[in-house]
Amino acid sequence: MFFGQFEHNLDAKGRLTIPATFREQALDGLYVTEGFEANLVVYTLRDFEQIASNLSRLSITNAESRALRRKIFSSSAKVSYDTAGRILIPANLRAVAGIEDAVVIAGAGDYFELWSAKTWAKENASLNDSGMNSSRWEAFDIPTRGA
Amino acid sequence: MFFGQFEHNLDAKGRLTIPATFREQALDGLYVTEGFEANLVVYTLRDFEQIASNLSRLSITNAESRALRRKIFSSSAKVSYDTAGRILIPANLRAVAGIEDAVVIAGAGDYFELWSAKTWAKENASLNDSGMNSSRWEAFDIPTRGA
DNA sequence: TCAAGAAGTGTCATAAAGTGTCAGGAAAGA
DNA sequence: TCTTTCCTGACACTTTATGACACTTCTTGA
Repeated sequence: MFFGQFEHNLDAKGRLTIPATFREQALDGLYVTEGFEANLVVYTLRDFEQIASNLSRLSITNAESRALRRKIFSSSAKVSYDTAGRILIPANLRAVAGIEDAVVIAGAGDYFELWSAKTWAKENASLNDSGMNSSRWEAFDIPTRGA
Repeated sequence: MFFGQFEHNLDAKGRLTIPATFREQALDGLYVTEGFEANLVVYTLRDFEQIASNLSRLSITNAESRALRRKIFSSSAKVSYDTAGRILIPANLRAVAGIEDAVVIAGAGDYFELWSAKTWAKENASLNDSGMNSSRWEAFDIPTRGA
């Protein structure tokens, strides 16, 4: 499970050091994809390849499913670590998330997210808005123990 | 699997450099075919020959299946790389996809697609239309973990 | 049949992008 | 405090894409 929050810097070539604790949980590499917000979502090989194989089973004769394949596969990249534990984030993905220098790496359980530090600051501000917290999440009803 | 998105330029003779990571997955060449949208679809030899052999089993006494065979086979080309990793896209295929100079090469899992950069930009704009994203794909319900 | 033009292919130089290496300093743990 | 691990920035090196040019093959029409 990916926990915690880190702020790391891209180097001049767009490489990002992945926190050592995250690397240990995904030794063989990662998949980086576009998130639904202005961020990137990073999966382990195992999890993303499961998604990909489900997608590959969609019929290519259906226009909607073609569009979905196109969107997911074209906005994803398989990345591996260099000898210093960094990954190269493809330029097009950096662009969609507005990532230029400071990056927030935020654990999210099975996956983790990458945010430009600026965007993260805004998102975080709304998470902490008093008044929102109490009611916003009620609908999800998350149990603390398995059923 | 073909992942990610690249923008490359045709040279004056209509040749396109295939991204090195894609070439590695299809060392012996490619098949280029017309897509269902205004694009081209590129398969590995292995996959396309599978499709072709399935098509060949369709009855020739049925007019619809004759039409399908005709469409697929006549709008496909087997291409190989030159010494610089480029393929020559046949002029008729370039025409149907409106490909002239800048080309977007988009991974789609088992295959990848070629788009004129202009057409891609339009397609992409509709993919990213706010409001569409959340609901459009719900029906597909792709799980991240096996059941 | 031949010549001329078009189309296709190979080669090279250059610039951009990607990758490896290493040393220094910050941070964390003992 | 000392030791170890981790992140970062700089630099060197390799790979990749592209644009230009030369050469070959094919097509077409005289």
